[in-house]
Amino acid sequence: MTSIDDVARASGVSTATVSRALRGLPNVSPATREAVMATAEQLGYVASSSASGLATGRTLAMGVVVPNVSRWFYSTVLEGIDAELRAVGYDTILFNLGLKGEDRERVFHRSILRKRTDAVIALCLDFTPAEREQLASLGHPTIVVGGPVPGLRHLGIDELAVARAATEHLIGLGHRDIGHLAGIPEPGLNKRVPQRRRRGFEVALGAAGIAVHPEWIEQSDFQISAGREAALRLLARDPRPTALFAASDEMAIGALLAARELGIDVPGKLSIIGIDNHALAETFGLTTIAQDAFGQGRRAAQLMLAELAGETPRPSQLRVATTLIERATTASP
Amino acid sequence: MTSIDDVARASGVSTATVSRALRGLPNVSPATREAVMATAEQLGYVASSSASGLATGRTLAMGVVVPNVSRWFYSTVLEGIDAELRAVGYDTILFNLGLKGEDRERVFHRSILRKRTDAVIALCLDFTPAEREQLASLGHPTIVVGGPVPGLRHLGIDELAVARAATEHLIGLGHRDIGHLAGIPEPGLNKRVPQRRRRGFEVALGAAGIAVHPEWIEQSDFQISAGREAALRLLARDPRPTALFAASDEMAIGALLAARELGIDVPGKLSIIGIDNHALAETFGLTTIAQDAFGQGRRAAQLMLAELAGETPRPSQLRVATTLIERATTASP
DNA sequence: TTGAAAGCGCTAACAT
DNA sequence: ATGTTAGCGCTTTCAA
Repeated sequence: MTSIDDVARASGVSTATVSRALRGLPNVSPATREAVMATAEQLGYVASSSASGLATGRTLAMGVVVPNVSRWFYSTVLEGIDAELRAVGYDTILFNLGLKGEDRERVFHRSILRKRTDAVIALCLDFTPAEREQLASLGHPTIVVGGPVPGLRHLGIDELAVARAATEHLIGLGHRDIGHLAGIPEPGLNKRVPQRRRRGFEVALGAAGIAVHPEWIEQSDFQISAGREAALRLLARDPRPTALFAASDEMAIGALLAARELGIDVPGKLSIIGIDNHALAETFGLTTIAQDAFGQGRRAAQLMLAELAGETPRPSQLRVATTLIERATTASP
Repeated sequence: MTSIDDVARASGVSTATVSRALRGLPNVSPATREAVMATAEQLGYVASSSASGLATGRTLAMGVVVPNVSRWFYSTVLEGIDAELRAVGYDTILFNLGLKGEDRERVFHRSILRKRTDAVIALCLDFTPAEREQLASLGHPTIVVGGPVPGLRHLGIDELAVARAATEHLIGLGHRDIGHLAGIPEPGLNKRVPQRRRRGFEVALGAAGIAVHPEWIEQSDFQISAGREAALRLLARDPRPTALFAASDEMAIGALLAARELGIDVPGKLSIIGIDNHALAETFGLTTIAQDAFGQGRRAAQLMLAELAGETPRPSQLRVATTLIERATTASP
């Protein structure tokens, strides 16, 4: 493993000069810099991250804590984060908690988050008070993406407003019999997201003077399969609603599948709207309220980077914009 | 930031003893160990990974290079890897290349893979000769999961045999008019996977004395949307096949959607089989050849860990098992 | 069983 | 513009 000394010796300068030259610091003559870079290249030298990390106190790595990596929102945010970090030479260290949360203890119990990362981005998780405190006391920048957590900085959409806008789109179309495919609190995941989306639904109905029919609300997790099953239950009711607001696009797609199976024409007999603009939304012609998950990842990474660069922390609750995308699953009743 | 010295001082022993006690090394009296552990816990001490990395030459981190993290196979393998690593205290450092591969240069050009990880797992990527050489010369254990790469160690299914088995399932059911939704070579991704799956299809037909109809083969990427479009094109032909072998479950699901849109009964008028046992396969009642992506991730991680522990490297091509899962999308013509 | 001390490879003052 | 040198926090001989 070639070290900085090898490069210094080979190019006839001191290690300090090599260090300066390679990192693009000032006070190195162009000729020297070029020579050093050439020998470094030739020797295949790369600085040891352990050594420079020890010397500088910086690891050039960001911890990203995710509940899992197979759902659209999480994987997309993760890609946004990684893209941003990669561009500035930062590494992404993944902490995949797993939905069951067996490893949470290991991750949080003052273990790995510490000393290996310069900052931490957490996705849409539910934290115990102890975990929250540990995150806060980490001493380095932290942000949560996707679901507000009291006491921690946060970046995400306005869950309640988005749910309300989706419901109002349906109401605007003339629907008054509206059902809701609600999210269910999942262990380890932020419970506020399903709660607020449901609340937004209820608020929209209330504001329009429409009564909430509890029998037209079904709960499931945010995925296609569960959404389909919930919709199957809901649509079996008589009477059934003329429109459905699903708490996520995946659930909406599940509802679409259920409607097809039951021979219910969409949007003829049933309108469906979701939230996300999932990768499959376009394929299914789904009307939805789009949120930019990739952009949220980038944005969160940028914020952390800026803080690490010495910028003073910005306001603690950042709201990102959403847009209604009308496609083919909503129409007047 | 509490250091080992703080712990040593607080517990009245030397740093060496603290180090030994905390890492579970022998030659520490039970009483001392307990005392050290208690003060460490109380002080919230965690060893700096930079410092121990520098001292030992081990980073306790594994590099995982993925083309992206939003497709089922990749995200699932990644979760398997992370689960295994987490259990032994290793960290996962993610290198998300992005399909467009803009960042490949940065990752590979003797940069970050080096000195930050003890081993590297790469997923199903296509490497340039230069990249391959860099991986091989990294000096630490390396393995590729998901698509064989000449000159690198590999773990995965037997692509050709699996495709053949899927096709033979269709033939066994009595089909002779069989089409294929083939994968397309995607930039940066291993081209052998779509190629071999197509070859397996052709071999199976050949062995059964059935002619290949080129007009019944359509190409697309491995995803649902593209699979649906390819199936739409293919099923528009007259005559059309009575069965379809899709190179992936996502494509098969796309075909299922296409068939529904065209009013073609599955499996009455059209049988469909895929490969993977994707999370959605069950929801769609899809017959498929299952591969255990999570298990492959675990396995790959285990192999790397074993080698790091000094075990001699195992044979270089590891095949993992697959199983046919008959569900509701295949039947006799 | 425990401690002293020499590094691991790099960075950052401080000199020159 | 370049060199010298003292750490960064830990592990690991080697002694005791």
